[in-house]
Amino acid sequence: MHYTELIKTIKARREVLQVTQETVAELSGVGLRTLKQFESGKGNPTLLTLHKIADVLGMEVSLTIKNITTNK
Amino acid sequence: MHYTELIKTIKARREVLQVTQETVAELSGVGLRTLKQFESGKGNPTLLTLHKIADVLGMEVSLTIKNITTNK
DNA sequence: CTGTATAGTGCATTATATGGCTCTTTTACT
DNA sequence: AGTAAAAGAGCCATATAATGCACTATACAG
Repeated sequence: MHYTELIKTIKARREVLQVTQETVAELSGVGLRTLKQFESGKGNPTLLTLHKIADVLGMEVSLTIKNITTNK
Repeated sequence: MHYTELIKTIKARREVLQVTQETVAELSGVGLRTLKQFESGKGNPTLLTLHKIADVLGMEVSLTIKNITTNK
């Protein structure tokens, strides 16, 4: 999953759940500024930050093995 | 995926591939110190750092929706 | 057009991740 | 046991993530 995809995923998920950045910030304990920065593609969040955000959105960060047979 | 699981996953993957931290550090461009810190559970890597590490191990960072029906 | 809610940005400060160097500890092999 | 490779840890300088505040931009309802 590319960086931009991660962002899109988060944004999309947030929109599906109909919650504002402000709400996510409050619920997750992540600063609103940080969340805004991340969603607007400006940031490089730490794993902890990403985790907190994903968490309140009912998502989780995971590591998966890339498909080798990726026929580019 | 919990933080400790992420670490375990990385370590396990690295061991399966039989590569040392040093090699991963060199190939990924991540500092050896940083990698050591992460694998020993001391760090809180940025998404970019995690991505670089996962990349050389043939893995990728992704966001997945938590299973709601998690019957705890 | 006007107000309101939500999202994005500039600036400054603080906290912390990164990474090199060196040393210690652990692991693995003969 | 002895040795070497690999992993972990302390010290420390630098880069940058996190955060608040204030302001701007955008979208939308009335």
